[in-house]
Amino acid sequence: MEKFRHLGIKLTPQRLAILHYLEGNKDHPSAEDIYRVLRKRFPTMSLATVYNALSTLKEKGCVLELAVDPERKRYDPDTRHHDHLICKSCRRIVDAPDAIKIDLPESAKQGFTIVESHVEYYGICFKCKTRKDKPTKEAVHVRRS
Amino acid sequence: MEKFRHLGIKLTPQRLAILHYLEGNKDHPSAEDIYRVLRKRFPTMSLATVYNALSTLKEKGCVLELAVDPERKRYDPDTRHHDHLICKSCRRIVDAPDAIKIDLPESAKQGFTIVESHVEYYGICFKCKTRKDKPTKEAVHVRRS
DNA sequence: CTGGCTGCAAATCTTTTGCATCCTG
DNA sequence: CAGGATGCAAAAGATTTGCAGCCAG
Repeated sequence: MEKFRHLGIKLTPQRLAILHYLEGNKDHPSAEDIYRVLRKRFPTMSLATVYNALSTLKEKGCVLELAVDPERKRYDPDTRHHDHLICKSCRRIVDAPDAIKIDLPESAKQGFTIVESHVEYYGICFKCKTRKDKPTKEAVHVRRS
Repeated sequence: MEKFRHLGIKLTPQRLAILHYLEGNKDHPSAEDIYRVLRKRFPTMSLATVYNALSTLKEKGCVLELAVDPERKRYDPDTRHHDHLICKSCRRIVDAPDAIKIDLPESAKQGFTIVESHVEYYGICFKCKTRKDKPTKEAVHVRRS
């Protein structure tokens, strides 16, 4: 709690809950993911508050908004520079260490001043490899009624 | 036209228009972008058709769906492996050549079998640098009425 | 105390889907 | 001629916004 005192924003119970949930979280959750979990403990919390809080926390530099999942925004509490491994089958996203400092030859920069870079490694995760009958993302949505 | 014959899909005027619009296009347009342009020439074309066609073309490997803009899907007709430069100010996305073959040390792969990788270089483009009063993305939406 | 939050509902935006009709192969 | 594609409208998701009341600083 102390460590957030300097942010210059009000530390409401909802925001603290979100910060605590994200702290050390390696799942790159979406707003909905966070909401689903926190609602159990804060039954009155609204999804809009989660979105608003994440937006503020992003502005304050407390979380990163990842453009890694085309379907929804994902949030990452680890604001240090690092890369990501993305499973093409189950869409799981795990952290990867910062690879070699890659830089583009000047001729390829086309006038850009590059500030940072991010590498996405696409592949198949261990779990999906061992399941021969590729359950994948689709399986998640299959609901036997 | 001949070169699409092998796709195993019906080549309707709408699909051909999309394919031709994308051919050599370096703007990484969204479905809406494509729709806005093509509607002029095909006033009856519907946005749903653009989405459906893009989805089919993606499955056939004719276009890539980029997860580079958190707000919307972007499409890239260049299916060869390449990276992207993204302007943090105006959100422009331009192609970057495939940098060094980056691979992760085995220990960092966490059981993943990596199939491909994609580098996003974030920075400020030439246009945004020269405009000192950073017009940026916002400026696009400013409409003098 | 007071302005910045919250919760709720409604609005907005992006993308998908159902269905009748159409037209490519 | 038949099945896949289109157009339209409506649905489904994701995210934002307006507003009245609340509470952290």
